[in-house]
Amino acid sequence: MLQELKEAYGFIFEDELIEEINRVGKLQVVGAGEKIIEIGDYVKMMPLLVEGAIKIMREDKDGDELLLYFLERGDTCAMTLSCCLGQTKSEIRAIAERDTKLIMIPIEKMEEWTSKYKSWRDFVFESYHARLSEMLDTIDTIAFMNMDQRLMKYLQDKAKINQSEVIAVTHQQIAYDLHTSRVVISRLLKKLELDERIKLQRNSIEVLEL
Amino acid sequence: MLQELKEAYGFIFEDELIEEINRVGKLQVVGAGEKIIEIGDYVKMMPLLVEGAIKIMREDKDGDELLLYFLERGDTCAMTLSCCLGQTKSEIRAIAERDTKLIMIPIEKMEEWTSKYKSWRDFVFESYHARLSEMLDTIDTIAFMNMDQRLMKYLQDKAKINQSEVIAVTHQQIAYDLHTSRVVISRLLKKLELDERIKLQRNSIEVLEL
DNA sequence: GTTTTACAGTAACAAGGGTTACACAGGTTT
DNA sequence: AAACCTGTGTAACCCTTGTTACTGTAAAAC
Repeated sequence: MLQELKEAYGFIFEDELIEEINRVGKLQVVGAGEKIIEIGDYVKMMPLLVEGAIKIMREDKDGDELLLYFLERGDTCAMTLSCCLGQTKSEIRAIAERDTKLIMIPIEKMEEWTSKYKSWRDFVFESYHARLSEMLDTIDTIAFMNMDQRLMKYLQDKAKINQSEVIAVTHQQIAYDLHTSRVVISRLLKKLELDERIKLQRNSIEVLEL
Repeated sequence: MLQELKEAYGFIFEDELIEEINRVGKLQVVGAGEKIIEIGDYVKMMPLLVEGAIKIMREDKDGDELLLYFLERGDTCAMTLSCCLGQTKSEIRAIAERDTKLIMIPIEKMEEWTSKYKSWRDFVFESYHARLSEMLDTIDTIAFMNMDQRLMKYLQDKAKINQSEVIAVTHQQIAYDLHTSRVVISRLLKKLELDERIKLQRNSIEVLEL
């Protein structure tokens, strides 16, 4: 675990903090597609992402869903962070986008490290900053872009996070992530294929434009 | 200034911190409608809102605008906070919704107080938490609600923040805030009036349902 | 091999909301 | 009073997106 920790966080945290994380953190391995946090959960551990990728989803009372953003190695979930500190329920759902390794930190350490390590404070603030930026980006996307642009952006983001220009996904899954219907997605995908920006296969899409 | 500070923040910060804020902070009075922060500004001071209300707007490259949320007494702008720490440009615009008093804190104090005062740390984290929640709320609104629902929510929020069920606003201004066109707003307002949920006058709207 | 099931393509139609154009009403300026 | 400006009401039209329905097809289950 120590090795992975150093790779993902070594250039941020001082050795002393890395060792402390190594001591108190619990490694958790999650398979692609598995749920990590559900809406309404009380969060008692703070996750540090050391490998893989996670997608963060929003859902309202009627069950309508929307993808908010992806997290990568070196990221943490600011929402969770927020929940830990505020002792409130999670407002989002986290799902492993691919096989993922997390280090879970008990929240008691949060307060301790925040006063003890400047690098930890900076990391927490930086995380909040990054997440606010992602949220702004999400808002821009749904407020200012049409569905065809959103779809293309989605495919590109997903290709990037999975480090492959071929992404394994059905039209229905895309529809859930973008909060629209399967028919709409199929229609727009076909148009993107005609424009030679993607190639369609059953259960997968090749993104030609990254 | 000390009196106002205590009223707005006395129950959060210890006396020592209040006094320090009083010493280093600069009081700034802003009239309704005046701009406080513009997109692209480098932010060198962090504002604490002691009186009034501020609206936070997002704008993309094409000049399309969208209201994100309002801030009230006791709030601070987490975006600004974020900018201060990251030394990046502002991604939002802040405009006084009504006459407003701010106390501006030089950013050097941020780092100092963060390690020195637990109440300050908690305040900063709590601010981030509150702003993330507002952003989620904004996303819910634009992703899951129709324009008529968004409009009614807007009118209610605006009535609340201005502490009056009669709000002074033109249809065009509403259209800018909700990122739609004046005609659409006029159409929907008329429908809301027929449903007896609001009353329309020239340059103002009375909200009957709060 | 046949039957199911999940996925994808497509047409036809409905609804929401954006656009253009024009009329009119209240104030303000001259 | 006449001219002007700003804000509002409304019709007609169009585009994007959502909905329903039906077809075909690949893969999996039987």
